[in-house]
Amino acid sequence: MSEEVKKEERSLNFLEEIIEEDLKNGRYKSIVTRFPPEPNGYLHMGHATSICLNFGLSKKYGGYTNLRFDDTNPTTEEIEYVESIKDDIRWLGFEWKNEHYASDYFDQLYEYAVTLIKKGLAYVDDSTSEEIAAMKGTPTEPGKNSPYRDRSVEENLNLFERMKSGEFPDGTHTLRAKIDMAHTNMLMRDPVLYRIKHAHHHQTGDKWCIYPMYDFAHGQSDSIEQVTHSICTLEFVPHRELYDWLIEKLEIYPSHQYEFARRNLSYTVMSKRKLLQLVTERHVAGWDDPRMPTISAMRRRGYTPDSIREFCDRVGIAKRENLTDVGLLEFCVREHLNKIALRRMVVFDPLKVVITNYTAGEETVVSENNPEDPDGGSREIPFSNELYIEREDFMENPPKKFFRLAPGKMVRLKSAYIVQCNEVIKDMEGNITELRCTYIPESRSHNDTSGINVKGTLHWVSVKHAATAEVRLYDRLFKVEDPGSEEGDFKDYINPESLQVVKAVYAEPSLKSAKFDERYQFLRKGYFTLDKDSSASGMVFNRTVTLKDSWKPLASKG
RNA sequence: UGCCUUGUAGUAUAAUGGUAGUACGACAGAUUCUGGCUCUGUAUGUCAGGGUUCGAAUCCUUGCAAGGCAACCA
Repeated sequence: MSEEVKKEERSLNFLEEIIEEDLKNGRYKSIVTRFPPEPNGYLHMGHATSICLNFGLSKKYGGYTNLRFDDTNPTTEEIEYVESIKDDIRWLGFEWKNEHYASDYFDQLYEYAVTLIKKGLAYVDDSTSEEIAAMKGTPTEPGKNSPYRDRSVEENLNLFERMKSGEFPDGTHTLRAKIDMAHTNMLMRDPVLYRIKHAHHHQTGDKWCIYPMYDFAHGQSDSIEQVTHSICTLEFVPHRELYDWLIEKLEIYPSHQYEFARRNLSYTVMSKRKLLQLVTERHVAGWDDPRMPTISAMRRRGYTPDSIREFCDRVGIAKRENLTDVGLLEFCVREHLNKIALRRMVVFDPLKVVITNYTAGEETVVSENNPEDPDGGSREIPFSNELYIEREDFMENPPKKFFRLAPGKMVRLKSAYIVQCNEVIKDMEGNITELRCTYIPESRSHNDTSGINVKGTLHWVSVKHAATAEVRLYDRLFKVEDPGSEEGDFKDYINPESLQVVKAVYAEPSLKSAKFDERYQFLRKGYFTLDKDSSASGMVFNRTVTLKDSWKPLASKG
């Protein structure tokens, strides 16, 4: 209820304002958006923003969203990416209305080109790409007309037909729009519409040897699908003039393009080129290496789709350049995981504790699965006189506000007893090897009559019941906020400690039945999920994100 | 030395001529059988100058800064 109110009161972003205005004055009855990935790479956090935006808008305003693959360049695109892209969108929790390919429209697009030629608005140019570039001018100087610019309609029609039929080799001819070589917008200086590529296409096979350029495919595809709001990133702002020009000259359904600023995240890179470099140069293990900002990597790392959607929602959209603090993403991940993760105790760096006055041998204690979830149930944990605690939870000479174990001090062992440290055992080099403690029998959890209050509560596992597992601790991939803007190569700023592997941690036995779709909070350590590298011979857990740590005296965790 | 975008706390985003808000982060405190969660509080902002107006983050103007534009990529 209160959440409803909150949502209604939330102010609109500039696209929502435009849409509400369009709806209000009857320009559209409902809206159609599209998500138009090029199948030449994996989806990343930037795409997630666009997905949440496009699908979110159509959902909010009662329309629908198409998935359309922008597959106009067969030499760089592959079918493999089509499937991964669809998986990622579904995983994020969205469903498209229609699945389209720009290549579905190649016949129609060809007809549009013919229309333009007939109107005297397009011509076949025999210039090489170098010549075209040379004649283009510069942002401050006008370009020059191509010598082929004034061919007759008949000649253009004939040549374009022969381009299509495969008569010419790659690069010998292009179809160009006839606009204005002195235009202040470089994109309006007779942009190339079609080029010859004798290449096999993953959707159309060998049917075509000419392929439309982005500008002659995207807007037209939007129009064919009657997309009302075609939302893209800021770098396409100059393309809008051409987008509108083509729609106007072709006299087709007037889709409109709107641009927002792409989402940049701190401590990572987002460009396909850089991401590819990280993979091919083996700085990461692959596209789904949990340190990558790709959707598949975030999924593997244990991020939930809910948390990514929440992040996109909170961060909002606008038109200015931004570098969003990855801390906000981490906050959203923690916020969701806190609600759903099962609590488990796992000791990473064991220090043995012997409870000298515990004579029962062993017993079972009960602990809640999730204090945030009253219906989460509980589990049983074996307790015995030989335990492991975290080595960093003991200090021989503790500073003032150290709430953990120290000689003579007492702590609560989570869901079990209060213990007091009586003796510190060391080896010949002076390393602490074992702690001798006594427990307070009346302090048993849920039934504590001891009257003793302790400040610290530690996680622990019983030595002889412990299960072992490998744990992979991930941190930010880069040491600096914006690797792309630093001096030199962005790869110089890779965080050498972005992955730390702990080969054997000691886990409470209930984790032996850990499942892949389950999220865990290892008490006081962070959120974890089972990695796909797990096998019968051993479990591997990924740390999704740490717990927030506000302990200052010792901690220097960022 | 052209054209197009954009400038609001550290970050992101509101305020659409009428009290500069919110979230994350930071800091301080309360609570706690997780130094988590939760709760309370504090600090920090309109790029700059000029103009219009009773009143300007908002309108005008001049600067400044950042980003984009010269692929047969998308």
